[in-house]
Order: sequence, then structure tokens, then C-alpha cells
Amino acid sequence: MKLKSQINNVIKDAFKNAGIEYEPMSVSEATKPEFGDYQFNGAMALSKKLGKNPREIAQNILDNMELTKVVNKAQIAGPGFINLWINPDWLALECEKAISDDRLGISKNDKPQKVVVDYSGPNMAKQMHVGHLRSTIIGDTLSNLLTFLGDEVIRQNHIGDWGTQFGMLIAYLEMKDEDGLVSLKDLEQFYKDAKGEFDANADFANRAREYVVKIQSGDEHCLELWKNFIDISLGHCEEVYGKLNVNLTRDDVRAESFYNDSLSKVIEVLDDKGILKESNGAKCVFLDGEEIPVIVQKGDGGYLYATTDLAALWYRANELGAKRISYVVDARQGGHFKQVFKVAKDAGFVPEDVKLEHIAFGTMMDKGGKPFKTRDGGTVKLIDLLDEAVIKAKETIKNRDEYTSQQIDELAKIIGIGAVKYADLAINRESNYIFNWDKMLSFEGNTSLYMQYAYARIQSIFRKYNSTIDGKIIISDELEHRLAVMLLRFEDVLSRSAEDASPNQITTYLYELVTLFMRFYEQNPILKDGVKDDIKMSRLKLADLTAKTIKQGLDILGIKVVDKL
RNA sequence: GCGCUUGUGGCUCAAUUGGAUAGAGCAUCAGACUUCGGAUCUGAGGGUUAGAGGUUCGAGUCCUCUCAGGCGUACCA
Repeated sequence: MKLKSQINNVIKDAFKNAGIEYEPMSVSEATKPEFGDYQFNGAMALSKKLGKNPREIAQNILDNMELTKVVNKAQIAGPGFINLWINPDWLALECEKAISDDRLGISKNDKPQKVVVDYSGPNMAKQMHVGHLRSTIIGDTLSNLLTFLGDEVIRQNHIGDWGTQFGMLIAYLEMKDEDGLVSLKDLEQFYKDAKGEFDANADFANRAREYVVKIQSGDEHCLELWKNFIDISLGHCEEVYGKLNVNLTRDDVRAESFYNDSLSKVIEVLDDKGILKESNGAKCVFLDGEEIPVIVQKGDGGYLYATTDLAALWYRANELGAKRISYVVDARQGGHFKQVFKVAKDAGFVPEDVKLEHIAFGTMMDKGGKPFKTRDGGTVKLIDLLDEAVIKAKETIKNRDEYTSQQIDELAKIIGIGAVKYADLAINRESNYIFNWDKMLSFEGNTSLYMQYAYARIQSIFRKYNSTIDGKIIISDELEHRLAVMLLRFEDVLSRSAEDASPNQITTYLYELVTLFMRFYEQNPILKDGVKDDIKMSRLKLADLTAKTIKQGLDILGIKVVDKL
């Protein structure tokens, strides 16, 4: 249900009837319950244009407004706000429609777009660490969300599988095991050992350098070892994706190396367009007003990540046909993307109408506000963090004797991983945030457990009721009215969240919804003695739609729900 | 130096993209249980939105300056 546009239509009609020729600004949600459900603030803005005072304009709009089906009450307040109340009968009807639809009444985009979402991007030489968490889950949420809204999403995992360090790793892999079939149990350790050998052993270091050349010139034996290494390394990532409940598969992998053959072409095209300049031996593109150029080829002939990104942009816009390309990457790379996007458009790698965006996010900090590290100052491996989350989640489970140990494990996974993901997604992605176990595993406040608890409670009601629902929704008091409006706002929230690529709009909404539901539930008994049958049915239906909305919302965030906590 | 970015109660975060008296949670204090799961709900105190100007009918939000922090700044990704 596109609730806001329904209200906007009422305003638009009123404008037409009143003979106001301007396009009205959109209504917004009322800031307080006593101001109704929605408010129109456009009368003040029109004051200057029309040369009348705002209240007079508001009155004119009001006089020409149809107050029946959708909006059944409107009032002028303050300097010229128009407060709007939605017809409860209409609300009830729309909620009914949402319940009986498996998409909760949410339409699919009638103009679906092809969207590339580039996220996760682990480096194959190292274990995934906490720095990869945000990219992985924000990107995954955005992909889930756009898919749900009907776009054609192409997930791209731009893994780092190319570069000088691989010569060292391959040489070490061969040294440890002739066949190169070593199981890289601890990638981090393997990297350290290889580096140690590289620094201590000149012979080895030379061999490593030779390997770089060999891999790049396509030596079969070396390529075999390299592929093997990447394969094992990717397996580690998949383990993490599995634990995180993230929808990334091998099919989504387009590694850096995938673009190797296109790199010389990138340089060629830039040269043809006349925007390539040589500076200090390197090939560069200088952008207007910027002192520092984009270097696309080093003095020694090597290519850089800007070159690969340009090749990737070309591929995504032309081969994949994307109309929106979203890079979910750390905010620190803002300068890089700004430049690369500009070059790509200038050089015609990407058509003008394609939207390029850097979905930037801030850094995860510890309690003291310093970047998140282990006690000895190293990076925290993502897999360790997730395992710890599950262990901590297990400790929070009450009444453990009611479950089998297998059930507890399963529950702990859902709770622990959900808590980590929710805590991250609930924060405005552009700001840095403080990682806090106690806060994220709390049942209070805007946490996944508060949502899970509400969901489980509703399921518990239905277990107890254990019968079919036969009746209609009747909006009988203010809380029910507000709950119904909130439920119908879901689609607007999702659209906005998709547009801005901001998952926290979904979490904020869910929190408001659940808070409202808890109040409703506290005040309006459902199954207690003395509740009349038609009221009981209506409240069961509102509870049902609330549960479905929570579930759908969390599902987009990649968080599972359980019927019983 | 230049560029980007952040600054909101003691703490952690919101604020419908310029709208009415800046909202939540934690913590503090005070209430509500013969529990439809109290892991809940109700209420109170706590704010010059870093500071100073400006634009506007209207500013936490936009512009300018100042202060404080973070990040980036030519051959790593």
C-alpha cells in the first residue's frame, strides 16, 4: 500500500478543484497524534507565490477537499498546517487486503531496473575481518530489498584475487605442499608464515617475485596453484556467508582478475578520447579542479585498482546492462569513487543515464571510540566475532531446560547473528558506531531481540487461540487506528529505504511498529475473558498483520525469526 | 596545506530530507502483576542540537566563519 501517495492524491484533487496551478508538495507523517495521521505543509510555501496569507490558502484547499473515502477529517492549525485524519473504515479495509496477500499488499516496481550491488569484496590473501561485516550485510540488505520491490538485482562480489602478494602466497603454498592441495585452515597464519619466509629467505623472496610474473604471463602450473588457493580461500568466505545468512554465492563472484584482459583496452580508450596524460612516467587522467590525477597505469606498466574499477564499470553498465550501480564500500574510499565515476562518465564507459553511487559506511569502533581491534592490536576475524555472538546469545536464553541442546544451538545462532546484524543495520550507515555486546543482546530498546520477542508473543497468542479467524477488522480506538496506519506505512518505508540505501529506516520503522503494538497489546486484551467475539477477531487480525510485517522486515535485513524464544 | 566528513541530555542512537513544543533506549527516580509470555507497560527529571553570524514565514537540517575529532591526499587495494 503506497499510503502516502493515496493521501497526496486527495491533496492533488483539492488543488485542482481550488484552481491552484502549482504541484503540491508531498504530505508528511504527523509529528504528533493530536495532529492527525498526516499533515500537509505546502500552504506556507505557496504564500509568496500566490500573494495570499497561508491560512487563507489552507482554507481554500480545505474547502475543495473531498472528505469521504480516504481522508475523513481535516483541520487547519498553526500558521497554515493542514492536519489530516484517515478514514478508519478505509484503514480496516486496506489492512484486510494486506493480510490476505503474501506480499502484504506491497506492489512490485512497475518499471523494474537492473541494479548491480557491489558488496563484501574480501581479499583472498587474508581472512575476512570485522571491516567486511558492514559491506557484506548492508549490501545484502540492499539487494534483498530491491529484489523484494521488484528490481532485477545482480549481486557482485569483487574479490581481491590479484596482485603482488599472491606470488608470495603461491610460492609458499608450493613449498609446503608439492601438489598445492594444502588445506589452508588458518589463512591469517598462512599469510604471516609466508611473509616471514619472504623477509627471512632471499631465495624464497626471489622465487615469489618470479611467481608473480609467471602467474601474470599465464604459466599453467602456477595458475593451477593460484586457482587452488583462491578456491580454498573462497571456501572460508562462504563459511562466513553461511553463518551470516547472506545471499552471496560463487555465481556472484567477479574477481579482480576477471577484468585483467580489459585493462589495456581501458587505457586505449582513455587515450583515444584524449583524456590520458603522462605525468612522472605514469599514465593519468586529470580531472577539472583536482590536483591529484587518477593514475591508471604505473611507470612500470602495471595497472592499478582505478583501472580495474573502470573496467568493472564498463562491464556492469554495458555487458550486464545495469541502470544503477551501487558500491557498498567504506567511506574512506569516497575520494577514489568520486574520481573513478567521473572518469567513467567522461570517457563514456558508462552511459549518462546510469546512476553510479558509493554507498559509504563508517567504521566500527570499540567502547572507547577507537577502531575495533583484538587485545594485542590485531584485526578481529569476522568468524571469531560471529562465533562469540552465538556463545553470548546462548547465555541469554532463559528456561534452558525446556529445550534440547540442539534446539538451543539453533536458537543461539539465530539470536546471536541476528543481534550483530541488527545492531549494525540499525545505525545510520554513514556514521561510525560503537560496538557493544550488552546493548545488542538486550531485550530492551531498538534491538533484534525486542522484535523477536514481540513476534514470539504473537505466535504464542495464536498457539493458544488455535482456531480459524473469522471476522473483520474494526478500528475501535486511537491505538488501533495508529497501529493500522503504521502497518500500512510499510511500503513507503521500504521504498524510501531502497532509494537512500539506508537499512536503518527499516529498523526504525520496525521499532516504532513494535513499540506501538506492545502498547496496543497491553491495553487491548485479545483472548482474555469478556472480550467480545468480533473485537477478538479484529485484534487477532491486527496482531497477525503486525507479526507478518515484523517477519517480512527482518527477512529483508537477512534476520530469521523464531516462533518461540 | 588542500579536500571529504562528523559534532544532538551522563552514555548509545533517532528526527519523515526545511515544518508545529528536537524524540527513543540505557542509566537515575516513581508506579502497574490472580502474566492472552513482566524478556512488558505507564510516568518523572535530564537539551542554548560544539560556538558565532546569515538565508527563510519556519533551521539540528541550507550558506559563511571559528573550535574540536576522524579520514583521505600520485604510482597498495
